[in-house]
Amino acid sequence: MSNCLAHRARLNRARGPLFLSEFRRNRAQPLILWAWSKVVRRIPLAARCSAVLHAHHTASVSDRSGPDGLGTAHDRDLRRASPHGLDAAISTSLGGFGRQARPRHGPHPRLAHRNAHRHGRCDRRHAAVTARLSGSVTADFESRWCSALVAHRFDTAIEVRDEGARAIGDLGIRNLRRLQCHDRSAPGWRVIGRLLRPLEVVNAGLDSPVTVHRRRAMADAVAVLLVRGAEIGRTFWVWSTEEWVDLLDRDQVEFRRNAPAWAGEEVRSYLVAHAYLLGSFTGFHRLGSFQRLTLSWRIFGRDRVGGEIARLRQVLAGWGYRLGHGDDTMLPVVICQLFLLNGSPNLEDLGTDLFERVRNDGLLGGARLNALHAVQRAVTALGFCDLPPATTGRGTARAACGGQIWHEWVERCYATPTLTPRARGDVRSRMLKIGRWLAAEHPDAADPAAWTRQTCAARVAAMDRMNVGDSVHRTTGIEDRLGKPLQASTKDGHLAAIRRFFTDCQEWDLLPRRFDPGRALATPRSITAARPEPRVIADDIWRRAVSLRTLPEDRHHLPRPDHTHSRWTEQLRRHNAAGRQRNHRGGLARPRHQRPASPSPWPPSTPPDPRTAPSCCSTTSTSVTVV
DNA sequence: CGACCACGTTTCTTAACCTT
DNA sequence: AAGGTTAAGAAACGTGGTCG
Repeated sequence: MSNCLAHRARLNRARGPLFLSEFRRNRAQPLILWAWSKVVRRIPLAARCSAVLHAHHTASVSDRSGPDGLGTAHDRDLRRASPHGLDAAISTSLGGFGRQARPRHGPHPRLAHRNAHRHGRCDRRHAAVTARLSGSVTADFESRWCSALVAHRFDTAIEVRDEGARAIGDLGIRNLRRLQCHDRSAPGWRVIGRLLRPLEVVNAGLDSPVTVHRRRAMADAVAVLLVRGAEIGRTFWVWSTEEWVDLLDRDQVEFRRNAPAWAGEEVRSYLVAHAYLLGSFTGFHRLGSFQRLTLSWRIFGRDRVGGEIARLRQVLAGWGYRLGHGDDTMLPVVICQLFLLNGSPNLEDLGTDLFERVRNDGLLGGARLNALHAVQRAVTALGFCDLPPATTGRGTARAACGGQIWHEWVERCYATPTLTPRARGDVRSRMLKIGRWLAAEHPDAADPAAWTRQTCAARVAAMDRMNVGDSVHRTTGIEDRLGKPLQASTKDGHLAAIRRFFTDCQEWDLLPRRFDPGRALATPRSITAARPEPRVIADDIWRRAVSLRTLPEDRHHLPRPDHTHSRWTEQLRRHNAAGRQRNHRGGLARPRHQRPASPSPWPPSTPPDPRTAPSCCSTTSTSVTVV
């Protein structure tokens, strides 16, 4: 470090950045970003590693020849698209075409699309490209998964040349399948060697213990890909998603119907692995039912996948999720889909954007979306992404308040458990509605601490003019009543909530006692005059209600229940008897003076005469005032 | 080598129940 | 009422054995 500082002092003694340029054009000036990129590239060179940047290392600027003699980067085909799109023709195998490289992307390089190199130095269709990347894999990545393809050079030319197609035809199916009696010395093998090698590397890299059946399935998968390449004239490096789906089909049955007769259904799963590793294919949701867990095992390794699933299960099991149990089968489906889409079997790489993409693009459906929710929660708990949205779009958001101050007071009151949760919720709901109304109509009263008796009077009077739908959080279920005056009971309920709120806050000394909430916020007579609101009650309902409230000594005044009500009234009778016993045991027997002084003849044994009944009575049913 | 079959596992769909 | 969780059963899939 001292040598570094001494060297800097020789260049420029002025204060500023530590590293300065030694180039003659801007000698002793701070290094610019472009120059820094060259410095970074010197590091692997100095370490005798491959000059090719690891695919994770996004180029900060476009490579070009320059005065430092570094020249153009080893091969532009290997670079991911830069953040600025300078290398837009280059892409990643797993991040999708045209997407910027992310740390979670696998380090496997490939051509971005068929038009890659359209600005190239020459026609590259026939050129052998790419380079080995093994030396670029740092120690950081050694414990992480990377494609087996990374350690090899491949000719990724787009076109299947005429001689290649001819060789595939000459070899014939029997040779291409490499059955026991195939001709290993046939000249066609040398011609299609560039196509065969990556397929062989993929097969060799799969974590799938070789058995007779598997070996045959893998060999047949290679044959299918070679034949298909010859048919369409382009190599698997550049097949589109549609072309892969066309090959893999929507499900096993359709594959069996469309694939060559000699290719068994077991071949399909190996073709998916090739599609993923060679063709950037991630349209798994278009392949119908297939075993994502098996595919993930083969590609990422059984131990690695199993370890990550177990890690996630541990979190979920701690929360009591069924998904956390070892016998659950939903979690592997979801997590393997995420690993495959992400190009990484590491939970650390699961970002919030991936979960959003899966939801938005419908990459998982049905109950798997619910498991996705749980997985995202668990990954969040592990510290790798953000929490999932509170709902997936169907739920009702928690009500909010118009003003921050009012909202804080309401939540503070709600958090103090002097009422049952249901009652506190009711008060909260009404107070939030009042808060929205105050914020819109009376912002001067948005702070409860500033309320006086005069404020109370003004607000109570104004509240009398509220209509249905005013300041509500949602209008579901009240569409047909919007704009109509609130019922008196509703207004009274709102005022009761405010009374309760100020009473509690004053009792807890949270607010100064400037007024008596019971008096200042009393429901005005203009509202109480509208109550009680008579309601028409059918005879049988009325009879049940009275039965519940009637003491044994009053029972002879009740009309004799008919047989249709016998069971019902008997249950009520038992209920009343049990309640009385409880009250007697607890010393809570109803005082005698609270009972009716004289047995009321109500209800009448005969329906009232409509002509003499009160005006509020229905002409068809008995009407009473419920208090 | 090809075909068939059996079996265990995985995936998908549906619905009930629970929570907000 | 909308949305999340769980369970169950059917269907699909993957694997391996066997036989001609």
